[in-house]
Amino acid sequence: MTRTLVADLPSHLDETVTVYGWINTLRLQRRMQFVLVRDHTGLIQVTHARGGEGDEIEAAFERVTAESAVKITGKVVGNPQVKLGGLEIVPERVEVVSPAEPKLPIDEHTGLDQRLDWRFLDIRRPSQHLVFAVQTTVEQAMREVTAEEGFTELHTPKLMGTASESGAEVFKVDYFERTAYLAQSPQFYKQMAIAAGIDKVFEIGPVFRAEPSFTSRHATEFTGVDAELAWIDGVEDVMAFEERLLQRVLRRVSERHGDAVTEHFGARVVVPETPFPRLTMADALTKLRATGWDPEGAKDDLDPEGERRLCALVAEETGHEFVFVTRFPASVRPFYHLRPEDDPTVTESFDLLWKGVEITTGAQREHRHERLIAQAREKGMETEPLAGYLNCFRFGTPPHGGLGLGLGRLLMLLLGLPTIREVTFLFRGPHRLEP
RNA sequence: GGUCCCGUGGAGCAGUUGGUUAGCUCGCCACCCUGUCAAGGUGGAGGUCGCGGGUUCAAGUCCCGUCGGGAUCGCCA
Repeated sequence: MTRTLVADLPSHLDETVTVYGWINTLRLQRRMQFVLVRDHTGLIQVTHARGGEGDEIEAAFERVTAESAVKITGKVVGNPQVKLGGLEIVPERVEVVSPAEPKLPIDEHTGLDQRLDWRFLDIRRPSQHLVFAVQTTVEQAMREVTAEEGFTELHTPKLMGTASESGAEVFKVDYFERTAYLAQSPQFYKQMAIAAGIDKVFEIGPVFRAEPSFTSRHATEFTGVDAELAWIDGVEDVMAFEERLLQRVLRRVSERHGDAVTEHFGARVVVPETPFPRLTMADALTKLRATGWDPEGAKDDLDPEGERRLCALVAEETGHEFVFVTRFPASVRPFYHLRPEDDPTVTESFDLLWKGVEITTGAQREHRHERLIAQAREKGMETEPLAGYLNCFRFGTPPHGGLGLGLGRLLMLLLGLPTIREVTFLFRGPHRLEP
């Protein structure tokens, strides 16, 4: 028995096919039974004239419930009366593969918290399914670009022997007779790949943050997109790579899903021009303060309101939704960010903001062993736990830089959704570990 | 972790200032129904008002605690 997708039915007019899917809607009338069946590619009406006693199809449709899994064999018939594509299937055989219980726990009005409890049902809905189709295209486009540009895709360890770089909270795991930690980023390992002579490295993988952050843009487990490039001339090379990456991603999403994204989410997929605008942190702060923004105390960093305002300003002035903020002060950046000779109080670093949200952090890295140690000590860090990382820099490490981008944030902003939970298959937060 | 908001049939919401049998829409069940297509019509079932305690003659409503959800800040991809 060969399966035919609903989207392919127009090519099978007057043929007998078998569709596999779920019962979407039942309209059982005295003489006719109308049944809508949905697969992941669309919806089709199945129309059966009742045959009375002994009619097994009639009986099957009387018993079946919404969301039951079915296989239906029948003839594809053109019928202008049918508002759904002018096609219907006249059934010859109906098999209820797996019935659904009559009372569904969610419907189209259900709130997000309960939808997440029943996420496998929630994602059957076309709009939810679209999220992961878009995500697939995003990752495919990233792999196009990285493949073209000579990257090697690695999968770095997620079990670590020490807590990693930034001191952000880590999850501890029992590891035989010792304690391991779930990786907060692949930062150290991708730099080890650079030291290994892998010229450009790239990973899409999970990271874990034991942060009690109850916001719409945080999760305790999320997917990071990380890249590291060797032999760069400066941090500009990293930003330029990210521009190429994101331009391609948005182009591919626009081509394959632009209309559907607008239909389901009301969002427009805009392919950006490059280069994206750049502002140093100092310039960004000056611009923001001119608008009246001034969070409590003198800050060297942007708060979320500052990020939103800066994006709005830049969009107004340049038409760009993206903006790089560069040269963050050393005080707010990790010890391994390179400090320029001309001004060692700042770093050769950047954040990329999109639609008011930080989606990427990146930098050129300090590649000289002595300076790394000095910068770590200056920040009050013990170097002994970092030995495995620092050893990479003792044997001719080239200049390099990289970035970390949050896939969930990208998707959330791309689709215009209010929370990262909407774009995560199975969300993990401080209070959610199920399903 | 801070601040604020919310929790009422399966879902989404009403339920001024405490007071009759807690209401509506959708869903569910039953019956009806000339091709329905957000189908329609008639009838029915279903709610410890998150949980615990308090005030009061009387609490869904007021007070305290607690659990859960959301917004936002802290934090950050």
